[in-house]
Amino acid sequence: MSNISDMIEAFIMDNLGDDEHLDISRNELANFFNVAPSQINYVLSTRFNYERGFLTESKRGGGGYITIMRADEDNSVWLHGILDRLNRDVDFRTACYIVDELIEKKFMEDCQGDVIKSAISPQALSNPFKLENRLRAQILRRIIMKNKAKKSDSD
Amino acid sequence: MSNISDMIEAFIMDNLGDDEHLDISRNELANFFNVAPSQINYVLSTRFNYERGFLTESKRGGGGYITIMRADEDNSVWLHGILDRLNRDVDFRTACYIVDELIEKKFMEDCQGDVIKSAISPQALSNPFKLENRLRAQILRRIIMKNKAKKSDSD
DNA sequence: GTATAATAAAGGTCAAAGAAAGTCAAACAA
DNA sequence: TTGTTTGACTTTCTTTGACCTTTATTATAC
Repeated sequence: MSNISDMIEAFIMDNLGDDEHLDISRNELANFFNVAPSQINYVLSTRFNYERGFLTESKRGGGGYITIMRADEDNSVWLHGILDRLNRDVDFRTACYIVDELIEKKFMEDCQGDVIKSAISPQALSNPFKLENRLRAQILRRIIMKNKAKKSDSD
Repeated sequence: MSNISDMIEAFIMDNLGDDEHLDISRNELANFFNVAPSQINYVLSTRFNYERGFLTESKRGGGGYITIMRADEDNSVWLHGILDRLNRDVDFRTACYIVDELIEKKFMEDCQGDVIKSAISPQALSNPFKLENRLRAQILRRIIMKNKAKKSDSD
């Protein structure tokens, strides 16, 4: 426990308690621990990332904030496998299989699968920098993490 | 947390209630919240704009006023307006307003809106080429067109 | 009395300043 | 070498203020 990042992590965990999410002010927290504000980002990205079961959201400007959310506790092997695949690029066909699997396993509704397929279609993701497969993986991963967080919310 | 613009927004929403429109005096309101009058304009343009389903009208000079109205337009015109908006880049906040409006107007389900918001979040669309707003608009467009096609299919 | 000019009372616009959070790379420590 | 810490610079959203335009009322001229 000698480094400050660990202390900040502990502090956040403590304040989170059993809650699903926690709002913090980056500057206040940095001030409290007497560190550069960007260190808070460092802690968030190394400790409160999706691999560790967390998601974050934020707003800049006056009245800005950072929200830290729990994404998951029950890490089913199956879902873990899918998320793992989504760390790499994914083409449209493979992505559709994944979506179908998510529906079949009751992870999401039919109607949700439809909009997702639209969202990750080659047409939706066309861009001049050959980023299509990368973006598709990112989008799917985000959708899954969010959906997971919401599911455990209503449990 | 909590900035004044959000408080003013809440105040206006509160006073609007279920009504179709509300008349306010810019100066009075600014005075009440102890802010520059132009901040009222800021709140109106960021919170009570077309994407959020509002229209405003005003008159200057003695006895001037601002009217805030709920915009209930004919569906085709309305959807056309949204698609038009999606020909340009769209930031996340605006996109969320659009999705909320699509849900409110029964164009799609709640649960669909959730996955869409995940799909178009800054996190999902982060990329090294500053394409975020462009991609977001593309994705939303695609989803709407598809959904529309499906709806008119079953009519 | 009517026409016109001046004044006051609104609201509008825009840009600068301020207040957050984000990024990235260099320095540092284990 | 890997993980931490810091700081300079960037982006986004909010707040403020100076200046502009429109409308209503009041004063003045004829």
